[in-house]
Amino acid sequence: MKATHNFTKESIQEAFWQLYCKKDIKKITVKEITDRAGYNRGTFYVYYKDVYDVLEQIEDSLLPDFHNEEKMKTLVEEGDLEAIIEFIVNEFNSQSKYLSVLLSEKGDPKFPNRYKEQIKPLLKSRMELNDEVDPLKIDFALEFFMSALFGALTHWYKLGQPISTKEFLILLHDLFFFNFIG
Amino acid sequence: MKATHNFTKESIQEAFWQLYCKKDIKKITVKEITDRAGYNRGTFYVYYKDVYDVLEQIEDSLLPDFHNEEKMKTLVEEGDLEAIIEFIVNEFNSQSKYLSVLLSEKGDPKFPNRYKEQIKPLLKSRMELNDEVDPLKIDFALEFFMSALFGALTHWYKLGQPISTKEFLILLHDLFFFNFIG
DNA sequence: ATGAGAAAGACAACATGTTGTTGGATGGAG
DNA sequence: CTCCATCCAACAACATGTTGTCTTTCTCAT
Repeated sequence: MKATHNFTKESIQEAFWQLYCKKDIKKITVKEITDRAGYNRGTFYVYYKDVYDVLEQIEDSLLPDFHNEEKMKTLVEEGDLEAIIEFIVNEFNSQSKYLSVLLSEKGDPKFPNRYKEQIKPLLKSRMELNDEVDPLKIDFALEFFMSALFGALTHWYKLGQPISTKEFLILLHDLFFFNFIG
Repeated sequence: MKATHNFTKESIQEAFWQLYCKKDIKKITVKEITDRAGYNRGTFYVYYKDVYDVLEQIEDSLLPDFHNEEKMKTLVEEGDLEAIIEFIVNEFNSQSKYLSVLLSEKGDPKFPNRYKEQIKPLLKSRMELNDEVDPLKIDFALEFFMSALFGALTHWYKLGQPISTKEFLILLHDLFFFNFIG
């Protein structure tokens, strides 16, 4: 047919996503995807390496691109932890079409880790400024708190966001600055 | 040949594990496994559903079985958070053959989550005793701190345990009870 | 004890499905 | 007209999951 490069690729991506919402990625075949998208199976390989590559490229597009995101840059430099967390939560909310699935039970547990790794170096450079602390401990602290943040964030999505963003941010504040367990 | 039930199954599991240590599970075939184990490909299906089933069964055997573990039960009832954490860390250390791979970069990101989910209900029942707190908040707090714990634990393994268990436990204590970031 | 029948272990062979790659057809932009 | 990107049909190679069969081991009634 006619169809520009991007249109075909996007059709394939959309067909993949429909399937991914319904079934385990391990059981999704190239044929299934292209049948649904209305293209020949061979066409798939023009745009993607394999089935997993589609998911990876979707995830890539969801990861924050800090080189272009001025907001995040200045946030990190000025350095208000609360504000940084709020920014991340808002980033998530703006992409909930994909994230509500990716973060669900049957989603991709690698994704939150990838996101985390993207953010860690930024926060790290900030923490290393007011130094005196063992760099190894900084790494552990970063991992500790980022895991906590993304754990809560993922949990929030898993439950279908039973509280508002504002309430969730307050909850996060309580968790970061006051120890419930004791 | 002869060979008892368990011997064959264990051979297949061992062959799988050798491959899993070296390559992505997506690229491991049944034939590869049984060639290495010295059995017919069909024999694989007597014991396992597919390649992923082998990993799942290995992971199952690594998860704590609290019905049989008296220690953990009493720990949770008596309820010293430090002691509980120490117990979990020791459980991990006693299975490092598998965990050092499962928790590595190329391991299975689902595994820490499964472990977490196994432990959460125990801690939850304990937290619900001294009540007054919103049950939803308890869930989030649990998820928050368990994610933090497993994040740090995983990080420790990823770095090849650059500090001793004792040092690591002290570090965890600092992280749980004193906020580094501020 | 022992021999018949049941169960378990392993395998070869098969039909079917999936993959990744070629080489060629089509059609629109320049 | 002729590139060039896009798309497809066909193929070889490989993977999957199932079946039927053969041999060995178990068991239990006599």
